[in-house]
Amino acid sequence: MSWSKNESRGYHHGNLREALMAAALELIAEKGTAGATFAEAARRAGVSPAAPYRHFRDRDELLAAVAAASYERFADALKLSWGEGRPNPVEAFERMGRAYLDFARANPADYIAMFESGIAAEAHPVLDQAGQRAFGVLREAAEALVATMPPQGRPPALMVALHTWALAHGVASLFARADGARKRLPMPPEDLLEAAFLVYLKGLGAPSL
Amino acid sequence: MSWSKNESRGYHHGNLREALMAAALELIAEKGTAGATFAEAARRAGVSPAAPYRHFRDRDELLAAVAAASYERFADALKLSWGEGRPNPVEAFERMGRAYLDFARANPADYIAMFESGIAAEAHPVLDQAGQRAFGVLREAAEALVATMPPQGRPPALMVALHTWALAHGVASLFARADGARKRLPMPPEDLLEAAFLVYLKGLGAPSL
DNA sequence: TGTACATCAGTGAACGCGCGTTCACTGATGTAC
DNA sequence: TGTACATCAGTGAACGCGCGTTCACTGATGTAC
Repeated sequence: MSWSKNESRGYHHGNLREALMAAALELIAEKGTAGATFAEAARRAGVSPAAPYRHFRDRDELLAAVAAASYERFADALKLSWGEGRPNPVEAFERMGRAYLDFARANPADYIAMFESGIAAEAHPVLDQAGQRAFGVLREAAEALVATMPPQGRPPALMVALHTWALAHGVASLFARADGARKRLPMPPEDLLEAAFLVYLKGLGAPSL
Repeated sequence: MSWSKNESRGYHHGNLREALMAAALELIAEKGTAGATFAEAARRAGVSPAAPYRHFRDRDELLAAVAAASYERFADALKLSWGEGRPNPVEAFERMGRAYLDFARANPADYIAMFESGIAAEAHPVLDQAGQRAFGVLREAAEALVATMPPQGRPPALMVALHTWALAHGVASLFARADGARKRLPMPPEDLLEAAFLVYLKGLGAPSL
């Protein structure tokens, strides 16, 4: 054991802020938002209970930082899946929908941190910005999508983005969550979302594939 | 004060189970799920901290009972708004969507109890049943709705019900929640949901109004 | 190159608090006769 | 109609626990000269 890196950290941790955020995320995954306590995060980072106060004013600030980081990763995942709208916006948009659910399932703690930690974005500018960046990806995609439609009767991109978000979040949070509160479903949630999205697109008058 | 009803309760409370559930719901509204503690609920019911154990095995069982009661009220509200599909299923279905959001906004504690308390329905049959009853209302409405469509290419009612639920839940939980985590929106959430629903219906090939 | 000093990240012990849970108990209620 | 008794809802005191927060402190790091 003595040759492991963690073992021989000196008086200074060197990376405590990140270590605390990682520990908090783990705790959310294991026990939910309420389980992410300051004391336990310190313990997991191998540090005294007073140490976190050097980096975060209080527990809320830690959770806000965690949620902001989750939004950054989420935005990255969405952006990657959008792939600049190739080969065409409709296909890319659907791919992004699946990526949304993949993210929620593969990273339940991130999803909970973003949407169920109960932290008000107004009080934490970093969180607010990160959230807006993630929504921005969705919104840009919606803009590219509506741009493929005939100019007359073209729906507002903002509306399309909000509708899509609500739909994806609804499916993710009802049917794709990792914890016990997930509702059972006679099909994969990805299929449910894709079908809904296809119906919605048809309703918008989008060109079908 | 001495003539008030609560004042002169004797040794037996007479209604403790209900009083504890009401207190827990209040606490959820004030402080979220984590704030609904056994001890505080007992205190608000004016009873010693050991008394709740006569009625609930533990905190989870209390929360499950609360959530089940919330589902019952929710199902009632949906059923009432559906109004047996009058004057026609499309209109009635939209009315139900608005009722869904109204409920989420007017009774945030109920909504949180149902969808964010993290209690597994599998472990609590009463909760499971109540949840299914609420979904049943939605499903029956979806059946009446698809029955108005031409038989060829009629969509499965279950799918329509699930899509609608996901959409309504997504809007409610992102934009219509009462706490600080609500996302800002440039329009009333009811309008957003109604627009989405109209687009979706059109995509299904439903007869427009 | 070396030394003195400022800065600051982390220590460890202590505190008050509220929670969940247990226990032997007691007072009220209902029922058998 | 009254009495004896069983049942059971609620008591109150106690326990161990983990949390958040504070405090004076100490060890490591960087920088000025």
